Amino acid sequence: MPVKTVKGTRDIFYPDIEKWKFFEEKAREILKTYNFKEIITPIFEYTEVFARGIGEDTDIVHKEMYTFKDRKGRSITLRPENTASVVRAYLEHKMYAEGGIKRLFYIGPMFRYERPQKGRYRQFFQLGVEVFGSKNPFIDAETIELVINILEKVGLKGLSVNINSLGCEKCRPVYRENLQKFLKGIKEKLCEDCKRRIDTNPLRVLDCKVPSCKEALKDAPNIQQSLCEDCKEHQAKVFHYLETMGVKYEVEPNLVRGLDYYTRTVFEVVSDNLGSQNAILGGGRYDNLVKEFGGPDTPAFGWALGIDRLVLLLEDKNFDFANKTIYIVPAGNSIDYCFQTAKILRENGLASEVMADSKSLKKALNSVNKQRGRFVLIAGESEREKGIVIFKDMENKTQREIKLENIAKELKDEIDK
RNA sequence: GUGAGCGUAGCUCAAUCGGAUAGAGCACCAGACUGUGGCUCUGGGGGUUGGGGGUUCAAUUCCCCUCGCUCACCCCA
Repeated sequence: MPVKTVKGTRDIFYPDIEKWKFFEEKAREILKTYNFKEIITPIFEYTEVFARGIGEDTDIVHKEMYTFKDRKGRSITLRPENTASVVRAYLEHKMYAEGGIKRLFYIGPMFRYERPQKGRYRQFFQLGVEVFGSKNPFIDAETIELVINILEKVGLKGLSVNINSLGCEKCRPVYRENLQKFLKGIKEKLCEDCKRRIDTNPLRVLDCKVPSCKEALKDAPNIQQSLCEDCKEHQAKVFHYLETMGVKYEVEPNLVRGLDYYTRTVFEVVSDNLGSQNAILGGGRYDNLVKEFGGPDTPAFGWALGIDRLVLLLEDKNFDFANKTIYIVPAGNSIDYCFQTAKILRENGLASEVMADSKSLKKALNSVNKQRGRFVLIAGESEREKGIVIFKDMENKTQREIKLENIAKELKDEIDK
């Protein structure tokens, strides 16, 4: 094999692409009903956008980015996520100047240099939303309800919503310090990674999966009990709205996200059927990021969903992609007549394929069978002379003649039946 | 970055203790069947056994290196 896909990347095509499109169309439809507008940002940005946006000390920035120099020596990075880009765009185009709440969504490929495994690729696709300009807890709840709605509409089950609060710039530093103090006390019981994290990112220790660490953390200070009054009230309202919206959730005090910009609400949706890469989507509130980018103080909320993982869950669903293509079969020297027929169908929005290479009627029908085709038009020499085609329904094993001028109307009726 | 398992035809898999021209099913092509499908029968094409090196009279089989895939750690969507 002389050339092949780069490690961690893959081609997505029929029939898998059908699930992909199904999800995308459904999601777009629903997003529209919540008044979200699409934004397409560049696949690559100056490295600084991600370094500042995601946080210099995160694993993503530290060791997972595709970074390279362009021909003028500028440092460029393939986007590892899209929130930083959208924030950059929000500021670059001064969207805040319009006032009100801005609701944006994006869909497209992201890139991270990681060892591939089930549900994890180096090029993967995300659908995400960002809401700018409101610190109202209703936004947290409604934006979570939006994605739960999407998941339900595409028929996913067996998912759970975990939620937590990371506090704000007032109460988080206090908690962080208390946690650090606690961690130093049990340092000897922690794994090597966690020992390092005590200084770099103590909250991440809470999320460690090493059993001995979990055990040692049993009596760790709980962030839920360290929240300030404002954060407590915010969270209580988020919970209240979620309940009135009918969204079920679990409070998970150890839920910490891997990106530095989150404040207050963080959440994720996990599946039991994805192996170890079980997070299908995650997100939360980031009230300080826009300001840190040098913009006006603008609260925001967002989430990102892994489409590759979602499609993996769609695998077992029974998709009924009926083949509605009309296969037009020549007989004798009648390819011109076939094309003439196809043209009429296509002008009327019907899909058709001229079986130009078939060497006999028998082979053509055989070939249609293999493609799971149902509708056939035989447009041979004798049909041309009579100005008709023979319509054949392979499933019902019936056939009849149709005048050429009536085919669009009659076939539409047949297909809609 | 770390660990484990696996790489044989387009796909799923065989090949005895290291032994002869690497097989089968499905798929594909052709014929039986020259304007009416799924079946059946007959025949056919298709392989650098992932790549490289080593041991051996002999390697798909054993050893080393390398590449790839898969899963897990890590991280995250």
